[in-house]
Amino acid sequence: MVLSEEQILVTLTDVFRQYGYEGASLAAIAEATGLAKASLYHRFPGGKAQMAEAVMDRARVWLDTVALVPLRDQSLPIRDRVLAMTRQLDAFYQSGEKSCLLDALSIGEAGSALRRMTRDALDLWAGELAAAVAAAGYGEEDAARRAERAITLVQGALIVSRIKGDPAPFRRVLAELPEQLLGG
Amino acid sequence: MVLSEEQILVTLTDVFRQYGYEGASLAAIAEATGLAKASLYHRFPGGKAQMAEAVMDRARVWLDTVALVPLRDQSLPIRDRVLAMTRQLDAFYQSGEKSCLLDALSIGEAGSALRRMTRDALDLWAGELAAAVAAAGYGEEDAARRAERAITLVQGALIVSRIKGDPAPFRRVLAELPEQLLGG
DNA sequence: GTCTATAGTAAGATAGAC
DNA sequence: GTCTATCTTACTATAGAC
Repeated sequence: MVLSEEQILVTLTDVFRQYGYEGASLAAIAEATGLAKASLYHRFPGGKAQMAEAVMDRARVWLDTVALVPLRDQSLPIRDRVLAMTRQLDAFYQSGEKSCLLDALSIGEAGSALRRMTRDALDLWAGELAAAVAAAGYGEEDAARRAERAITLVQGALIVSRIKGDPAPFRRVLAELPEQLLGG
Repeated sequence: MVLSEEQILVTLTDVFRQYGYEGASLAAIAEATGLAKASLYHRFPGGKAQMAEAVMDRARVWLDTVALVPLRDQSLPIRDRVLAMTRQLDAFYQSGEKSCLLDALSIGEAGSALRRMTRDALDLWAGELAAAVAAAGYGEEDAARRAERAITLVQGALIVSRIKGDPAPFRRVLAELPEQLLGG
C-alpha cells in the first residue's frame, strides 16, 4: 500500500517527539509507518537525518500557515487572536499528552541542519508573537519579553506534563497564556 | 588511575544532559570519564540504566541537601531564601549553558525506575518550593501554582536557551524568579 | 579496579527482485 | 514504490588477564 507523504510525516512527527532523535530507531519508524526500511530510504535517501528535517520543515510550515495565522488577522481583537493560537497548540500537543518536537529534536547530537531548523522555528514563533503583542500597544522590548516568556512556559509545561504523566500543567499554562501575554 | 565515584557521577551527569539517555553511548561515556567500558561495568553492573539512575539519585540528593536547603532556613526573609535557591540553580546549569537533566533523562524509552526518579525529583522540588511560598503567607493552592509555574519557567528557559544557543533567556527567568514566586 | 579483546545484538543503510 | 535479504558499523555487554 502506498501512503501519502503527509501521512508518513504525521507518523514520523509522533515517533520523533515520543522517542527523541536518537531514540527513534529505523525499526521503530518502519513499524509505526507500516513501511519497510528500504521503502523509507526510497522516500528519504538521506536516512533518519532527512526524515527529521522533513518533520521539522513541516512543523515550521504548520506554524507559519496554521498556528500563527490567527495572530495576523487584524479584524479580530488581539485576545481572540492569541486564543485562536492556543487552540492550535492544544490540538498539536493533544492537550499536553504529546511531547514537544522542538525539545525532542534539539537534544543530543542532532545535525547542524536540524539545529538551524529548530532555531528558525523558535525564532519565527517568537517573532510573530512579539509582533502581535506589540501591535496591541506594548513597547517592542516588552512585547518581545512577553512572547519569549509565553514560549518558555509552553515548552516547560510540556516537560512538566511529560514527567508527571499529567497533562494538567500544560492545560493550565495554555489557559493562562492570553493573560500572560496581554495582562498587566 | 582510580577515580572517585563522585568524579565519575559529575562526568556522567554532563554526558547525559548533553546527549540524552539514548544519545549517550558507552563509548562516549568511556571517553568522557577516561575509563574503559569494562571498568564502567565493574562499577555499574546494571550498565547504562544503572548509570542514569545513579546520576538521577545524586541529582535528587543535591536538590535535597543543597539547592532546597536555603528554603528551609526560617531565619532569613523568604525572598533571600528563594534567591539563594536560584544561585544554586545558576551554578548547576552554569548560567544556562548546560541542559536540563530532568528533560534529558525523561525523554525516549527511559526505564520505569528512571521515570519514577525524575518524577520524584520534580515532586520534591515543587513540594518544597510550594511549602516555602505558603509559609510566606500565600494560600496552599496559590503557592502550589506559583511553585509549579516557577519550575515550568526554569525547564522551558533551559530548552529555549539550548535551542537558541544563548544563555540569556535562562538568566532572565532566574533573575525574575523571586518576583514570579512572591510578587503580586 | 583497571585493562584489551571479543562476543552478540541492533543500529543505519543498501542491493536487487518484483 | 514496495519488499526481502544483506552489508557494515556501532552498540551494549562480557570474559579473562594483570
